[in-house]
Amino acid sequence: MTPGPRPAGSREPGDVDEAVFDVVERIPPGRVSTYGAVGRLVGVGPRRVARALSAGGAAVPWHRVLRADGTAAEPVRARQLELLAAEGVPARGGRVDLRAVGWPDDGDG
DNA sequence: TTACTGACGATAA
DNA sequence: CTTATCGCCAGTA
Repeated sequence: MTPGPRPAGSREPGDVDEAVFDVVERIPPGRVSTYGAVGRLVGVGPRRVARALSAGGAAVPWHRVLRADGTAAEPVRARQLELLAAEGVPARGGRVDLRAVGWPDDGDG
C-alpha cells in the first residue's frame, strides 16, 4: 500500500485524522467525550484531535467532543451546545457534566 | 532555522 | 471563579 519506506508503527497524517474520526463516530448519541479522551484512544495529543476536527469534523458528530472540563471550544461554543441540547445532553452554564454523560465511562460508579 | 498560533490539558496562585 | 505558565503536536510564515 505504501509507495515508500517509512518507520514501522508510524502513521501518515491522513491516517491519524481517520483514526480520530473513527473514535468520534463511536461516541453514542446523548453522550460526550473530550479531546484528551479521544486522543488517548487514538494515540495522539489532544491538540492533534482538535486539528483533525477543525479540518474535516463536518463528516462526524464533532459536537460530542468537548474540553476536559465539559466546556465547548470558543469558535463553536454556541453551535455545539445547541446540537447537544437537541439530542438530550443538558448543559449548565455552558458546561456539560462529564460524570453524567461522559464517554467512555470512567467506571467511577 | 526560529517564531507564532490553535476547536487542548494540567497545575499553580 | 479568573489569570498565568508549561507541555504537547502540527501547520504556517
